[in-house]
Amino acid sequence: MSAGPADQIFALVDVNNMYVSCERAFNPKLRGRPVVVLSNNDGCAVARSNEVKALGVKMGAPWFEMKDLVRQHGIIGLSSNYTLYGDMSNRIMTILRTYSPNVEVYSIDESFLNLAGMSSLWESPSAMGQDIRAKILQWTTLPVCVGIGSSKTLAKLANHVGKKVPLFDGVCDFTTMSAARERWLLERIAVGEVWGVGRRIGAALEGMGITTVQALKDTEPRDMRARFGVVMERTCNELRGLSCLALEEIAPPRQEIVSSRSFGELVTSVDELAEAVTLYVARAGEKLRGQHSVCGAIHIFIQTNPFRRQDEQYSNGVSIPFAEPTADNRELTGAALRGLRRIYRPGFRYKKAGVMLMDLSPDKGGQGTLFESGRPRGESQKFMAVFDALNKRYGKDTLQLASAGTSNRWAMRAGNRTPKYTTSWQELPTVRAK
DNA sequence: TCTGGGGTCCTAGGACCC
DNA sequence: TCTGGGGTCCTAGGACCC
Repeated sequence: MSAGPADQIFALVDVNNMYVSCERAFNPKLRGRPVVVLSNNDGCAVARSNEVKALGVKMGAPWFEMKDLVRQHGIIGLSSNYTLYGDMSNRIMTILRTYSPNVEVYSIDESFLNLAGMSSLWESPSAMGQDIRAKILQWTTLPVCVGIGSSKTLAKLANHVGKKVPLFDGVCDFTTMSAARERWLLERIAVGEVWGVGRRIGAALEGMGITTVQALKDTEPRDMRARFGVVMERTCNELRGLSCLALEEIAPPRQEIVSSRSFGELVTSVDELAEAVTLYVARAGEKLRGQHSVCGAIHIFIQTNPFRRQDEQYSNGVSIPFAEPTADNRELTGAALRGLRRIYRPGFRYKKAGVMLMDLSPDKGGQGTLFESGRPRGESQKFMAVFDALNKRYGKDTLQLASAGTSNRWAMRAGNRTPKYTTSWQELPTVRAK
């Protein structure tokens, strides 16, 4: 068989109880003790040690509801320290890059590796997995599990098995496993464990009698598409070992940037809300400029505490477009505060506020996508002026003039990226200014 | 000038992920 | 008394354009 999707090998490396493990790395006294890491304002659990999971504490459980368990079992609650977790995450990603040049950092505690072509370096994929585990433990003290499969979905599933079944010692490889053994395992995993099957779809599948991963794998992907859509069809194909999701090594720039927080104490005045909103805009704006984008609109929202049934509830949001896309903090803040004044109502006790930067596009610094588009007639002069300026800046090799679709719209791009809404590009052989 | 079909672009809502 | 903060993709429908 020729090299193709069917011959892919992916590994998923994932840190066990990431935030708790990071805290334990710097405070060994926490080892073996029941530990939870808490969200902002110490509101609810965002990470749990195995000891806490064994007590039945769910992800997202409010800290105050654990009071009894805290007393009985001495659960230790820690405020989260995202700077620390980010730093530890970077160390792990650096180690992983010594195993494969093709790494996708999927989240703060998970990475996919493409192992295609690496097999000659190792006795087996599992041997490599065990080496990864040992090295990360030795260099960072963080425990990880490794799942290996011929699609990302199978690698995720293998990771789950490696974590749950002690026999595997933290590393599970579906690619070298006998079909019978794989089937035996998949028949014993609930369908909801599959990547892409959440609460709603999981319930719908169970209603159809599809309760295990194996049962989902045995369905006809086409039928699943008819019932649930193309995402589900892809998931089924991935379960069958047909890789549909490519490794994404380069993180694309964000399409929206959110900054929001719950308040520790309820807020009533517009001034306090304005102070919070100003801070959120500054944070979001930093991210925006960090990815060299500008935003075309900003959204502001505020809400009361829905858990306080005795309070009258109010929530509202408003989106404010900019005449010209911007990343300027003064403009962003000005618009946000104007929006806040429009939605603020006195007399409510507010719990949360946030801003969202939307309609993001690259600034002239160039993420390598659509810069400018228009029609050949009428707008060509403006168009050519922009083209000339960008051409001077980036050079002919990276900047192309193209026509999109059949509507004779013209667009420019730098690099290889295709604008969001353009389905077909035909590159024009020559560029003539009028 | 006429018309239909192909295409773009936007929005809201729903589902999922960590 | 106390309940997180981010993100993504897909779909359907409609306005508008040539």
